[in-house]
Amino acid sequence: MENLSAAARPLRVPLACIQDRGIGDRGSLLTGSSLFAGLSSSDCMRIATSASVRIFDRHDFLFMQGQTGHRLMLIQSGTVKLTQLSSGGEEVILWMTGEREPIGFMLDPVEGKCRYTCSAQAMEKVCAVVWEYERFQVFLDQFPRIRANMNSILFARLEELQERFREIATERVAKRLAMALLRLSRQVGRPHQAGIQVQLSRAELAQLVGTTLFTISRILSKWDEEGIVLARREAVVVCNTAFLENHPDAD
Amino acid sequence: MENLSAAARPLRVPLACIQDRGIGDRGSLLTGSSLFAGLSSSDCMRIATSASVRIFDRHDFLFMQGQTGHRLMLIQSGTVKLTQLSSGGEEVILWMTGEREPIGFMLDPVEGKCRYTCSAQAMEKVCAVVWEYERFQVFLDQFPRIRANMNSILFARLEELQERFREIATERVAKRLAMALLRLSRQVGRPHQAGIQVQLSRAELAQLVGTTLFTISRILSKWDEEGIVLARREAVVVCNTAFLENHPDAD
DNA sequence: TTTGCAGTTTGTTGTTTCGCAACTCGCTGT
DNA sequence: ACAGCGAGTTGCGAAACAACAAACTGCAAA
Repeated sequence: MENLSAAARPLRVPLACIQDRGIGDRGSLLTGSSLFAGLSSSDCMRIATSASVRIFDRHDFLFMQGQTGHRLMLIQSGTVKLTQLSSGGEEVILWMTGEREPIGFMLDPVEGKCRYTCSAQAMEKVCAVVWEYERFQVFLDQFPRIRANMNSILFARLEELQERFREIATERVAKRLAMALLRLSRQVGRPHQAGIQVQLSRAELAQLVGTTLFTISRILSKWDEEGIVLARREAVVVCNTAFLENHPDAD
Repeated sequence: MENLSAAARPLRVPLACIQDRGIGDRGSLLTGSSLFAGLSSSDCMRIATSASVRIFDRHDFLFMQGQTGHRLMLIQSGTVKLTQLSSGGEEVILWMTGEREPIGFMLDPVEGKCRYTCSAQAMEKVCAVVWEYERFQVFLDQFPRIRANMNSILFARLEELQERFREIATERVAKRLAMALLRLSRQVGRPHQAGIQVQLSRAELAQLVGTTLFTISRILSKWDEEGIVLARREAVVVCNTAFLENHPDAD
């Protein structure tokens, strides 16, 4: 809440900030993202120049649920959590997104303004490339490949969410947590001497899996004893991936 | 299961079957779908002629989870349920789709074959327009608007599933059922003298909401007594939409 | 009509998981 | 060093819900 103003009026970083990394670097940034797969690096560079770069501190919102506005963002560094708030005030985490992933897709604003249906919050210092939707739309028409890529990304996310929906509808918390940790270590994991580290608190894991932090704590404590994970403060290190993959339905 | 052969080798309806309805009718069929919004009726007609029409009986599969193959289908009449099976054999209903809705989206098969991640089963006699993906891809390149429409559809579905994910993660069964009935009456409801009828059994509602048929039965019995719905055999008639919309978080 | 079957209702029992409270641990600022 | 704070742990009781059993209902085929 105290960061709301930061979301409404994010830090505008002087262009020098990017040009320090060199123009070539800026283009290659886009090339690495699946959103711009198949585009030439010169095209990427052109697209990059019509964007601005913004820095967000930990806990800052990149955008907020209910906010109007059409910004498409590409995360350059850091991880961002996408959350949705219910009318009753309860929050779930829909996605954890990391480097080179685009966020802020919206329906083409056919009539009136569209509102974001979830919030995006920085988990650490985040650097993001930002396009106003109207400027980006030009490229969508100019490079059909971008639309095709958007399709692939949306479809992949839909498939993941379908799977998670089935899990939460049919599986118990332990198995859901196992699956979530595997996905997280792939998507936003960091190398660690004992395995792959995932930077999420118990409460956040609970919001992701659809349970309470107490239940998460119990399960992680057990897995920690068994050497399957390291249950650290505001983080989990996944050690025994094989165990999590083969987690039995009953336990 | 007994219908598997029907899914693998669906009834090929002689072209006469469609041409009975007249060519113009066939084109207008596509025009009504959001997938082809913005295309001229002559373009629609051209696209339609490269499709075939197939009829499926109740319980037949339009496609099955795990199956390879790339067919995009547009439902002409009838309703189809999209289900996903877990490794443990439990099934959830991901979507209920009705007239003019496209199903069978797949990622562009970049390498090797893609497999369907869910099954599509006819709830009643279904007539569907079917494109082999390769033939459809030509139109995707030719009419960028179709890709844009696919984007909108995928995004809308993603948003709905995000909402349902939040519900199942935070709300109790009664509220989830209330929301599900409202969505169903919009998407696949039929007019009924006392309200809007939804053709789903208790077991199917349970698979959609993520609970058991017993819990569904109890809630519907209560709502039936209170006059909010009519709990009929393999169907529910939604009478008091306002009540369902304002369903309290606690109950 | 009878019979059979699938869908539904309802009661009872058991379990998972929630909700809360009390406590510990480790960090930070004064 | 000390207090204070936020994150995590653990125990206990309760609620929601699942699981099973048994009976009931309506429909359709024989």
